[in-house]
Amino acid sequence: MEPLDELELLMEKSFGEEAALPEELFQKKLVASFPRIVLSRGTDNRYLVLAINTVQNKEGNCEKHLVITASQSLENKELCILRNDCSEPATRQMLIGTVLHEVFQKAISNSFAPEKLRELAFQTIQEIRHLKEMYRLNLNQDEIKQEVEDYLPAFCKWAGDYMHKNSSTDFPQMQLSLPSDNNKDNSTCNIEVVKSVDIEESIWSPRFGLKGKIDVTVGVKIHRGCKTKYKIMPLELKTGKESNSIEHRSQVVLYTLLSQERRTDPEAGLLLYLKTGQMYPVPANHLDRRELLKLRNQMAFSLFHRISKSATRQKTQLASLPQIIEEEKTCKYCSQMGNCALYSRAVEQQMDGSSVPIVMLPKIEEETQHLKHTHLEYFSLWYLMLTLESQSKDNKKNHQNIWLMPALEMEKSGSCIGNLIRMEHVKTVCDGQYLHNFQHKNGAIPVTNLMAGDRIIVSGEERSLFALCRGYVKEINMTTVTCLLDRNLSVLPESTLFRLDQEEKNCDIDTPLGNLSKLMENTFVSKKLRDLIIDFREPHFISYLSSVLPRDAKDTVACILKGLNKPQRQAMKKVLLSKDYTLIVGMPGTGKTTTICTLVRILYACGFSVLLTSYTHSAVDNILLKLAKFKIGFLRLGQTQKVHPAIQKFTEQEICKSKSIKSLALLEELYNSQLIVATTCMGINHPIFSRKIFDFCIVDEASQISQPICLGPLFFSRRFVLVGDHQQLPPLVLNHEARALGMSESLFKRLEQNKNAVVQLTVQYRMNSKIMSLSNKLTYEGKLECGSDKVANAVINLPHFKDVKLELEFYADYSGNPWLMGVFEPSNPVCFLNTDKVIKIFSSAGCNPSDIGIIAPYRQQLKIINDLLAHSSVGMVEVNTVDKYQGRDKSIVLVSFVRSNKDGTVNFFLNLFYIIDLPSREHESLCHILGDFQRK
DNA sequence: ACTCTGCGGAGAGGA
Repeated sequence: MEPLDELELLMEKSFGEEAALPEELFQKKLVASFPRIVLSRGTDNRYLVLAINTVQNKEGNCEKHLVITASQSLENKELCILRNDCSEPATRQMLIGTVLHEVFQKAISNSFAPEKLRELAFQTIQEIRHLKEMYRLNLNQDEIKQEVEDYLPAFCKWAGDYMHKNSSTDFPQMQLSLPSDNNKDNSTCNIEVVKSVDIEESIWSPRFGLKGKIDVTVGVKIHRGCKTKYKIMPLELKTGKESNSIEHRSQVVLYTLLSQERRTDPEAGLLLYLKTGQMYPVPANHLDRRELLKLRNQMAFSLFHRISKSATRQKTQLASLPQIIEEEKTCKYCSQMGNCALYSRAVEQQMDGSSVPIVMLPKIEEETQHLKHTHLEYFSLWYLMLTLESQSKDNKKNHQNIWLMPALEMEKSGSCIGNLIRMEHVKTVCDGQYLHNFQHKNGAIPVTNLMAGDRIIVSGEERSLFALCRGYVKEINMTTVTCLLDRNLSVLPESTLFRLDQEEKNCDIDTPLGNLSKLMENTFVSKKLRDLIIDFREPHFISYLSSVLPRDAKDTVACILKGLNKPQRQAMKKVLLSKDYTLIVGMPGTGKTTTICTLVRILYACGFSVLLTSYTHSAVDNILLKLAKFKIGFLRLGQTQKVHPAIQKFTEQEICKSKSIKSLALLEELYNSQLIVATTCMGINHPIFSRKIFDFCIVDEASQISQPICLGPLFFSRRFVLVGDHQQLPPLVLNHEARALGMSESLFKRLEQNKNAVVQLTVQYRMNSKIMSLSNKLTYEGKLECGSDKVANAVINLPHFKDVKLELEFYADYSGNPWLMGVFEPSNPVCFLNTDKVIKIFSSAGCNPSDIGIIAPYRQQLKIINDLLAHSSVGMVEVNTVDKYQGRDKSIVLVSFVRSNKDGTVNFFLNLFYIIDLPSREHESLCHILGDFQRK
């Protein structure tokens, strides 16, 4: 309990309205609901809650503010603040459930002895992924430990009851008749759990259209009279209330269907409640299975028909979700209530002939009353575009092939390798990561597209071993494929033949939809973003730097500013003065990365916390590589696989390993000690973001990110800076209709119409004046300028230029190829030409091969060029697609074009190609150039 | 058709 202080008084306005209901009404309500209730303060305190308000505190966490009173007259109001009320979707019980599952699973293949159980429990709660969840939920490690330990005696009891006994009648009696038994009179039997066959068995069943993971697969003996039946069946663990409910039992029935992919029908499963050690048998009757599959099919049908085409106007629109159920109670506790109401209001209620149960209307209205019409429209438009786009991606997939096509046939497409045998031992990297080596049955591994880092699905060649596990390729050479898999396959016979299939790209619709949903929430942060982004509220700026710059940071900041050019300095100032957002237009070669790095240094010097994000890992790391030189500590989050080697030591994984972090306190210390946190804009599901709020969020490559993705990191900061260049390619959108509806408009572009939020970086250091003039005239309205005379006049340095020139003149090469002369003439920076032999000549003229870059539009073409180079004398020339070059510099860049089809046309994609200067994705500029070129 | 980047996941409980 706290008295109303200044800050809270500020909030009083908002809850004042709710509390302003006539006092008598409250009095009546009070009397009606609690006729003889005594309100009192002190030890036996009993208060009446007059109003509840959810607010966001300074740390960005949710607090519930209750206006309460202990006086019958309701006069003396007090404020009660409920803190650490963590978000519902991830709860304490879920975490405890996960931990207990793991402990039990370890115990069943180890031992249920009390001391062993305690050891396993202790180990498990020290694992970093569980510590991270505890951090997310703001829990106390000791409390969790205690709560886990409270379950252990029941574990022991269960093992004592069901495992290892002398005679079959010592096992507990149960009522279970299997569908195949056919005798209903004797359902009594004794159940013995013989062994654990598998843990977390992962099964995909195309036949039933289901997939799932089975907690424990157990070998069970069913003793009935003198007969004994052996069955391998699913055992489902539950840590919550011992409900033996229809939901729990249905889950087990579904597992009996999954099991049929691997072995004969178990006909039944087991349901074990770990709180008590009580176990229930669940027979899988045909009719139950049939009903469950019917439900599955209904669900699948509506997921498949998320979009409909209206017959009259030929317009695509979102379809209705299955009818809302008319049960307020069920909805009350549903985690999807908000989304459900939002979709109903924004989409379904806008359609002709839509019907919403009348009882649910007030609830839907209440959930969405904070949203304006513009917000609902933004939501439904983006929901439609995202759905269209994800369906386009879905159509490109042909995942059926992986179970319908034999590996030998699939290999032709290059996305599969079959006939593999597991070699030697499996190395356990950590829980859930196992290193496997595979070799081909006949020696060499066939030609394949599979590369290190690719996600894969591992199956046995036999159909019954389909989709055993997943993981990714760690290394691949002529003879061996090394993979990191989520399950240990050494339980299977050595002779098992495996196949690896490239996993279809997971077209992520969840992250953007989640962000979109969050944007519609009734919170302070979301409201602000809605104002700025949807309603185009003008961004505000403060007037004087003195109010943001701490006195003791002034010198440092001034010193850093000295190294910048004019537009860069303006950018720094603008950001510091911003209360909402700033957009930095980074034209090609203007030192975007340096500018961002400097910005971070300044913010750091001022003591601001910064969230640094970008679209790609490489762009994030490019900034961090520069930042590391200035001794600024940072924390790099995200997939370690993709993190730059020099940045690895700053990743959470590495730090946790080197500091051997095994307690929540140490983890909290790590998270709290870092002012700068860096990750991709997709990597925002990290626990740190549910507890921290940053002063600034910087998003690099912002003109390439679609709005709902770019939104993600913005929720975790007070203001944001988008860095990009809308003249470069917009976000990639495959679906034509989605593009036509505006899906390729980035947040950067949308907000750019607020001119006062924009600063342009115009001084460039990459191109000499001739190269620059191309993009300057065609795209940048002459705004670009060279950073110095040195930049303006820079030409390629070829120390052996004269020798090569002589050589060319001497041999027939030159007379046969007169154009070659022009190519390596340093004063000739831009040429269109045939590119045979060029690299060799540049190389022999003294150009370092690593200063040469080759770009080609097609992957296969890159492969061929790479192979040719590998067999030639010139090494270390980098060959890549445009996108991979990511705004880096090379002294010489060769672009290889190709056209190899019968009608000799250049396709749409190739029409968008660019040459000279190589910031990422400047295809559009090329379009201008080529157009211009052809006209001339 | 081709080009592209990000993502652990199915299930942990609740009523």
